[in-house]
Amino acid sequence: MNKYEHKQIEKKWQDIWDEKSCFVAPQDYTKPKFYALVEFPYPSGQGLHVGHPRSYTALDIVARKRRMQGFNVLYPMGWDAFGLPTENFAIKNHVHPAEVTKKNIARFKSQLKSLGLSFDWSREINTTDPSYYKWTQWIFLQLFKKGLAYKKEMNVNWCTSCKCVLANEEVVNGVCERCGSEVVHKTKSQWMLKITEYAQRLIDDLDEVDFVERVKIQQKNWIGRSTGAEVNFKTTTGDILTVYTTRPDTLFGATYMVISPEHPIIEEKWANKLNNIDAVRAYREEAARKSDFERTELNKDKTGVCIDGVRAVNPVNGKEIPIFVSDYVLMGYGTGAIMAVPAHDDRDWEFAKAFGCDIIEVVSGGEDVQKAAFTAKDETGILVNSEFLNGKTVKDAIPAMIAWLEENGIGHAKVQYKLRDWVFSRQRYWGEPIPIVWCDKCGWVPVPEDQLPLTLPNVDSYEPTENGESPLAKMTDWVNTTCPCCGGKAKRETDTMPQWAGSSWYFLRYMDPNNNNALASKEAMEYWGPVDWYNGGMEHTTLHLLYSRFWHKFLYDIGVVPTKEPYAKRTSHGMILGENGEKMSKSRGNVVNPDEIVETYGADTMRLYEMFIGDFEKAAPWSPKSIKGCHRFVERVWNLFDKIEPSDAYSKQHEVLMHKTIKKVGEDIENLKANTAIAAMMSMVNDFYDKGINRAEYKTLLKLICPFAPHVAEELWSMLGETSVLSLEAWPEYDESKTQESSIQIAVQVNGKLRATISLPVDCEQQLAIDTALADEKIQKAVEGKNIIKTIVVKNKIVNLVVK
RNA sequence: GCCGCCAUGGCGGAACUGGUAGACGCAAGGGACUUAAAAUCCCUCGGUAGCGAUACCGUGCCGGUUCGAUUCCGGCUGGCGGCACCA
Repeated sequence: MNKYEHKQIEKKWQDIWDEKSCFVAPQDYTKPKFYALVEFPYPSGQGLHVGHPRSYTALDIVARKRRMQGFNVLYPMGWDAFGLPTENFAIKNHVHPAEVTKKNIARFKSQLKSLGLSFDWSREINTTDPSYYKWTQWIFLQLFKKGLAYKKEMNVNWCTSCKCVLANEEVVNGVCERCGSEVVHKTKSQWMLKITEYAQRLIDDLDEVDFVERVKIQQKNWIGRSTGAEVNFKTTTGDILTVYTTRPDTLFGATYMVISPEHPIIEEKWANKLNNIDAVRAYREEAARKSDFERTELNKDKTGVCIDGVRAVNPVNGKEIPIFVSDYVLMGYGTGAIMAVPAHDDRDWEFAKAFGCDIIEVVSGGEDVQKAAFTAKDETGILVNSEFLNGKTVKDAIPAMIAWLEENGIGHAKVQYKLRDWVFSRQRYWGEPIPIVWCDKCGWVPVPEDQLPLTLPNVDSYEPTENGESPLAKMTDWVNTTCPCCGGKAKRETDTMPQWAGSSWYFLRYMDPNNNNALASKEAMEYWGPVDWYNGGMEHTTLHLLYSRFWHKFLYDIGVVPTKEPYAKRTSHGMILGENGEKMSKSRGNVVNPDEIVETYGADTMRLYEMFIGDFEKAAPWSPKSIKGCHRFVERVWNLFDKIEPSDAYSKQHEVLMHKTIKKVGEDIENLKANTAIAAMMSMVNDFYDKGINRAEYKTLLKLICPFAPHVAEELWSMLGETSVLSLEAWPEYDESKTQESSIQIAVQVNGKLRATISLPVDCEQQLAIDTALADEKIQKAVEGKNIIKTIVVKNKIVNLVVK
């Protein structure tokens, strides 16, 4: 028999699959469907990383199995190709970003093809293709028309190196997520999307989908719902200062108030009433000058200024209390003002200690509140010094106080979210143009839908400007236009959309990728939607995954898509780390190039190793040595070919093994446990080396291996004389009643310690189990001279004798 | 600080709803084949004691529940990820 030559075999079968369009999902809407999705990559200049195939192979295995089970399977791939690295490369090397993108895509595509992934390449999409971003722009216009896209002058995160605005989600520890440079605050007019309007539904509908729990938790935490009350405090000037609190029960303990340095009431109402307005303004300017990074770095020591000239009145007891300005109160959350209860809040306590404010205990049950704040919200605390709340638990006092506030018109229950609206503008070239025009007469006017796509014009230079304008602003020919509304002079919006725009709806486009009249046809969306199984990285939980759920819900509301949620199931893979256990990165020098593995061992070995490396959901270090084990397995399957006996039925000795393994492999694939599925197949092959194998057994083995190592499986299948394409053959069936041997080894314990193993018929009577156990020599020795006071028999598992 | 996850041989990792810990693979050691090496095939492989049958110990640490705990509960220690002055 021939030697195993992976290069020839893999090329051969990839060509055959292509020629026969084996993985093209037909527009046959009568068969049961299965839509498997993996996150489409950003085609970077570095090419594929070994991390990419982990996700792709895992769902490829599921897709291949489902295809063999008769499903109409859609497993598509495309390119999320707008983005900064491409633009920066273009600037540096004086090439058009579209050229760079084209080249990178070609490289990625050939790399993906070399892995034998069963993508339907006829549905390939590219977010930078005008026929694609036409619909990204169209969705934006719908958001605009419904008032969910709006322009706002606001304090934004500005990356000093990218020269670009960042969304809150893109700022990590006060630095730019992408380049690590300092992020400062800047006031700019920005397009915003009202994701906050969907906050509650984004939480509630998580109950309807099958997402791994950590994804749900992380999304809920990010949205950050809290319940409490808004309370109005009167001030000595007669103005009302509204606060939000989650602890209305502690209102009797509010001994001062704090407002954010940027609170508008200072300049609007109090500018000429404060004796120390200069000090307040100086403090505000100092706070504004700090970057996010500095502000969080310095968050240990509380700073602030007491307002001189206005005081507030605690509405529950009429006491006058001071008002402070401090940067520990944020303008972007709640009302930008708080009531401070130092006895029961750590931050207020620290501030009170620094500024000598009163600390009054209103919840008993903790230590001395002069020494530390008592913040427990459970039943341990009982209200004191709080008139009508005295004696109540915190849990009961909260609704009681809210009821009292509502009765007296002082306040009301309120739900707050940490989630903020999505900053949607980017001052860069390589993104979707925002299809809006500014007209001095008509304001912001949408580009008429029949004029979409609004294509990106060619510019001479992609450099962002120092003043923070998009490179498009320099294109006066393009910028100057006429108002679609009144026909007068108008200017185009020059900001572009963020990278997250194109990926927020791409899964819909795969359903019907060439449609020029809609983002996808109704029939296609009704058949294919929702995505049955979506796998991707945890790093996208609060970005892409949340954004795309938001867009989908919006599209559902306007009747474009038929389901509330885009993805029925979401799983998440762990990262592949370098050999040293650290994250793979160029700077650490531990990056593994998948091409080398494919070259040396072949795609089948690569695929097996990516799956065998460990628990799919956990991070795992790359190990070049372990790859050999997977390669040996492939060769052992290959060499087994010479040992095949001619028989068309499973041999008696292997019958249970066959049925058991079919069951195990099938279940493991569905549970993303390809690692143990491979282990089971390795065991099976070991057994065949021991005891021989026949044709029927070999055929089943090849079918089981096919989703994991499809090329070698196809080649061996054809070597058997079969003329069909194995990838389209039927998945093997098993018989539950034949998955167990008729007799079984069970453990016999004495006082919970293993003392012997005995062989018993499956599901045998308890008494027989006990008798057999007692008849065992070792057991007799172990219980000799002792009284058996109890026997525990667990069917097919153990017999435990309790002796004294 | 808050939320979530994790801790098992020399290594990656198995172990169903509490029931024979260490499947499968890597590395290592031994053997066969070979002039030799590679490859392949076979055997051993948690620790201690013993020639051996076997005994005792062993799933980060301390304690609990149970006939029985890697698995459940309480308290620690260490690591990873997310959020972070969110009122």
